[in-house]
Amino acid sequence: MDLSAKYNASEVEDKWYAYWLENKFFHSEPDGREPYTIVIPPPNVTGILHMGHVLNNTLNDVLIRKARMDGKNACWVPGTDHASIATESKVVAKLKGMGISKEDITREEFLKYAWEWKEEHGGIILKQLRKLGASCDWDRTRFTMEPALSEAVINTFVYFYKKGWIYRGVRMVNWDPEGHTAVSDDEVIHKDTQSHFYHMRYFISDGHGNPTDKYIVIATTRPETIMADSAICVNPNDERHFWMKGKKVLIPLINKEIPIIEDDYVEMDFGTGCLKVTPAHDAHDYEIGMRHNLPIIDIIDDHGRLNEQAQILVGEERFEARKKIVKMLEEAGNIEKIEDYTSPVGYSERTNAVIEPRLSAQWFLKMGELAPRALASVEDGIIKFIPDKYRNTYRHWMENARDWCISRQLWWGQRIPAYYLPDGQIVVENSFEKAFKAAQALCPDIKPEDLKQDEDVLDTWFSSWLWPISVFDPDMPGNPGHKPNADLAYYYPTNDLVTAPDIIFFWVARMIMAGNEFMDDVPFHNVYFTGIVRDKIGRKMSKTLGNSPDPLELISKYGADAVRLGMLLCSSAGNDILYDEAMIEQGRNFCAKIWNSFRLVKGWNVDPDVATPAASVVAAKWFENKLSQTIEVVEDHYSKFRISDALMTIYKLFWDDYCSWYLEIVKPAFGAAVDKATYDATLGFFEALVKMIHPIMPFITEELWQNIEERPAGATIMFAPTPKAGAYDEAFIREFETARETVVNVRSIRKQKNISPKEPLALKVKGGFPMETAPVVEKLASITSVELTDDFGDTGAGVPFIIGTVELFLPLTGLVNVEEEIAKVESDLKYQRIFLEGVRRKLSNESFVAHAPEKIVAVERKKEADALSRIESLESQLNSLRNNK
RNA sequence: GGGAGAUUAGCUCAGUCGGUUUAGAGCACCUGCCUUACAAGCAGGGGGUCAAUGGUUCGAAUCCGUUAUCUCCCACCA
Repeated sequence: MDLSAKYNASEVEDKWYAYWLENKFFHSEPDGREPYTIVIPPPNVTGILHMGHVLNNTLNDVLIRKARMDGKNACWVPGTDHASIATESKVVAKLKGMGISKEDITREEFLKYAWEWKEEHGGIILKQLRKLGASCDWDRTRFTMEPALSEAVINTFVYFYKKGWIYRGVRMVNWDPEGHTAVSDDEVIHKDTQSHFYHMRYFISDGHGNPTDKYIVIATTRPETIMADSAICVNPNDERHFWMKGKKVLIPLINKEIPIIEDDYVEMDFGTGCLKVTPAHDAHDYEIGMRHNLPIIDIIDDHGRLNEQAQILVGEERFEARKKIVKMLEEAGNIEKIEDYTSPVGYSERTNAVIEPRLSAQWFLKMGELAPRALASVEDGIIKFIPDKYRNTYRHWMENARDWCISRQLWWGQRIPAYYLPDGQIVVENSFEKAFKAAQALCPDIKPEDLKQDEDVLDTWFSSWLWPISVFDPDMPGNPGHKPNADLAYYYPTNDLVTAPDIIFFWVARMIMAGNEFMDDVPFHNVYFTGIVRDKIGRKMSKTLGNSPDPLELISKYGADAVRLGMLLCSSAGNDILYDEAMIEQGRNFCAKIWNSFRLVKGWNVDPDVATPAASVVAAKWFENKLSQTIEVVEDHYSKFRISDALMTIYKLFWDDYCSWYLEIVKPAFGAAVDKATYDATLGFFEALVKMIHPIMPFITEELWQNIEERPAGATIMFAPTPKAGAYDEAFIREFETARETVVNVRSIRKQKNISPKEPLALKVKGGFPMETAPVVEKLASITSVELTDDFGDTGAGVPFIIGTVELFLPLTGLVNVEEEIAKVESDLKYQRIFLEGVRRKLSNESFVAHAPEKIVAVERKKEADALSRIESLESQLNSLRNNK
């Protein structure tokens, strides 16, 4: 087969991906092998691929391909997440574009549009993942809102409800007035926001609802909420406010009388020391309200507008109302002053709307038993976090976990299976039929139309927390009548999870809870946290900044293998990645290097009559040892999830050891043929290397593997076993290292002295030089002969040098300035003497000799001996040079 | 405010149990080469008081204290 001079990535990638799919190489079924399982962190169903996905899925694919080659039954389950809020807001926006408002259509109509949208855009991201080379078992593709998985979610709700862990409660929630839903604490982002601190006068009432001339000053950032005030609160120890004890004040503008109360919560030195208590619109105020039995006056509606309760400015949007009420207060003489003020304000992660703390009826799942058990799974080491530092974060959160608000005021999602009887009683069942039956038991003459299902849907995480279970067996264990499932039994628990640290609580922690609860076992054993992909100067990637490259464009420009390698190059676990296109160029360059090296080897003429050159024998022996040694290192890196280290180790083995050294040694002269033994060894090494690279760069490696020799139909590198480390001779590897340094030294001397790399030179070496490697030095350094001698004697002009403790001499009569060499040797000598002094100082320190382990002292003694021998040798070289002046 | 982590070469990062002559890598940089696999390359080279400071120790990039700077998480002061 002809190999093009340049590697054509896109052609090769399409060809092999189609081949892999056609042969169902990604598909897994339970069998006798050990399973290795990963479930994909499901991307939003309508999302498109970004660099974060590339990083995450490349890592997943490396792990799964490695496991496959290690002989495990590898199964990577793909799928998508319905992402309630994100998807619903996209659909709402689309409808808006069509002139349709969500309020004007029914739930059923809306869902019809939403499903249409999902069909149209859903799964694009999964198609994109194929371009990246992801070896997902596509036959197992799941969607969190597909009927079976929705059923799992509903059953889970019923399960926990009947267990008594789900309850309905009125709570202060984070209301998103734009998304018209409550969002969890974790979905609120606090940002410092420039606003004003309004100092308002509240006049003391005379007891009959009329203002006196005395007043107190209250500072607030939210004057539009004064109508919802239930009290004014001061610190009981604040002397400034003793005079107003038991008095009442009037709310400005509406003249409503409210009491002055005392509570420790109020800080004396903040603001004016007086707090307006607005239980309906502030979480702390709510708690104060509960303590003091204050009425709750809710004046803001779902859309963030003032309602009738406000009495004034009814229907105004909250920020508009703020502007207007300030004006009204000013006119009424209630404003003392207005200060600029920067304070943290909560924003919705999804819609970026300012969060409105609001009381509302929500469904909650108790964390009381789930959280401690999930904490123990990690603390006891059953689940490992990589890097380990996230354990601290996790512990802190789990120890303070609050009950999980699982209801969302949306339509896109699993509708809560709670049904309300006209009298307010609630039945929870997984179908209307069952619910109606249950309702009849409570109220015998109820009609079907009187039973109303809860309008809310469940939090998306309430479905994704089941993911590692439900993708295998949507009929959740724990359900009455659940039957054992072969897939679940085989694949669960999964092995590793690769995800971003920002969803450690949303998703990771909750999957652990669900796993423990339903499977009595953790969902995975290792969690590898990636960093966030940022741009070159450390900014988060964002659409508005325009600093987020399109992965598909990069793939078409550089090839998927290059993109994969580029992303992995500087991604140690948990560290953010500063993305730079240069990394991907490096990936492309590596592809080219691999490609060209193969072209070289494949281009050789093999002659069975040619004897194996001595240098090639040494090279093959060395590389075989080096390969085994490196495989061991790589395996160790993988076992510790040090993927970028494993990658770099393989990269250097290929580029430096194989290409720059091994191939250069065995390369026949132009036009000459290569011997059979060397050719076979070279190709064998190449095959091992390509297999090592495959998990990282699947496409080019398949292409080359298929070209190494004729492969049977249906063969693939994907199932070729990972090369195993054999025994290796470390001493020989070190000896070869000496030869390598010798070559570098000779080349360096040539360069310094301006001697052509091809000018033949002789080399003298003393005892300790590994003569076995001499042919290598001769070939790579253009040395005519390596001569072993006890004494360089009167060698004439030349350059002496030392490698470790081996002395070498490169005679350069007539080619070198002896004076310069003398100066150089003198400076070396000086350095060695200072070094020796240092070592001796250490050794003459009795404390050191007494305390340090014998091994360390021995090392110091060897240093001393080596330095002495080097000094001796330098001195003799110096003499020799001086004699030849 | 509470907590966690970090600070090593121009950049991104390794550095395991405190000890192996002068602390490593990749990229970038400098010099010379278009040498029949590869200029997306080859060969050679330069570059770091390991944030500062004090301590423990025979010995500290590594352990402890303090300071500075940065990042993340949690809570948010009306």
